[in-house]
Amino acid sequence: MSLIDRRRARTRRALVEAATELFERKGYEGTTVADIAAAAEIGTRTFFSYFASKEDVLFPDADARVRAAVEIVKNHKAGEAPAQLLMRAMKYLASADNDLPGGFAALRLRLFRDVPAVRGRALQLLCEAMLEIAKHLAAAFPEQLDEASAVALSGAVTGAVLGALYHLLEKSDQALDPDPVALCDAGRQAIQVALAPWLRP
Amino acid sequence: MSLIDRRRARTRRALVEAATELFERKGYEGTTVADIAAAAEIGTRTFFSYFASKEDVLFPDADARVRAAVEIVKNHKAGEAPAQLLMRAMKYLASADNDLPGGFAALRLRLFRDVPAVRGRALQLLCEAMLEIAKHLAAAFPEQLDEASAVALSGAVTGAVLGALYHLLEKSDQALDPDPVALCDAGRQAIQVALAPWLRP
DNA sequence: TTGCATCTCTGCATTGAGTGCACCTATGGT
DNA sequence: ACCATAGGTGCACTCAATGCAGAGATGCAA
Repeated sequence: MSLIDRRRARTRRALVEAATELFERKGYEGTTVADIAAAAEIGTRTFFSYFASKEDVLFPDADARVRAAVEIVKNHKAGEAPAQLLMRAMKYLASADNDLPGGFAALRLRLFRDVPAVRGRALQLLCEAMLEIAKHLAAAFPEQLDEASAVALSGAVTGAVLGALYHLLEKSDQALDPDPVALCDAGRQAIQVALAPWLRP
Repeated sequence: MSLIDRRRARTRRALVEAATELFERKGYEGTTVADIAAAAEIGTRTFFSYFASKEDVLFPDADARVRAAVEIVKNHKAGEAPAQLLMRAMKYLASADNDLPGGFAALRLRLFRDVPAVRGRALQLLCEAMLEIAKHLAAAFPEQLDEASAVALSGAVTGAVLGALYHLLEKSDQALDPDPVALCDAGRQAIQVALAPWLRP
């Protein structure tokens, strides 16, 4: 089990790295799944036993991230307001880029901006994450929040962050060569800006 | 021009109606673009000169709706608060189901819930609408809102509505036969629920 | 009416994502 | 050593989507 699992994890990482390199070099549309599989030295068919779609290779950490954010909600400090807790979870959700190849987050942002398919998948995952967090948020504050309010609140916070992110991406549209570091920092900063109004009460 | 335009509009409507009927009867995945085109009596290739993708046939009114919402923002009454104006625009955006075959909105909601591709496209369009509205909102309140705040605010309102919608869809998940009318009414009601907190200040 | 230009419709070929199936191989347990 | 199971792989297939080029209709001018 352990041996086989480690092998699978290694192949998975190889796929992500190969995809990163290829997307960087030949663009998203210019790279086929067959290319990625070949670069990672597996059969084309096997790619789809690691990732359900071509887009998903850009979100290899989605599950882990959501689980970590949920943990933050579950282990909330007593007396912390829902909105503040939500902000901490969202902040983690948007900034935890561990275990990923260098420049991966920046590449992903650029592809989010430029490739409709990537944007669609990202928004879908974001919504799922939002719902999952909302569910646990409602459980964490049974007195203050019913489920409907929790989802609406999570949606509002998520939407605000997303709006700020879009705004930053639009601005950097003019820079033909988007600086990876600046783009990532801006993403994190967007959270601060968007959530500021929520921290007052 | 007028003659040719009317012909195109008629074909377009025929496509939407054919797609509605086929999706209803054979499901989304069970219907091919060729089926839709054949039912509307045009060549398969021609379908893509009317809609850029299979999903887009489910959002034939997207442009008009966004334009109408933008008009609402542009013609805002003096003294109306940004959040209230935004609510009016969102309300219109989510409830204007004119010129569509009966049951179309309910079908769309069901497919949004069940088909990932439809969900992805819908979220994408929603984001675009949100950005467009935000741009004009910032223009309408140059004193109170800079562009970043406008986008964050629009994102928050949009997210809240979306969250409420998701919650309602989840609840109706248990009902195996979702009542179209109830589903649509619930969608409109969701807006009221989600936006209630924004109306107090 | 005739001719010319433009635009739409259409079929054909092609690419590439994604799936179902069947076979093979290797790993792990007995 | 043997067997059962699970992952890897090739093959064939479906379907969305695009590029291209030809056919046909339409509008305009002479």
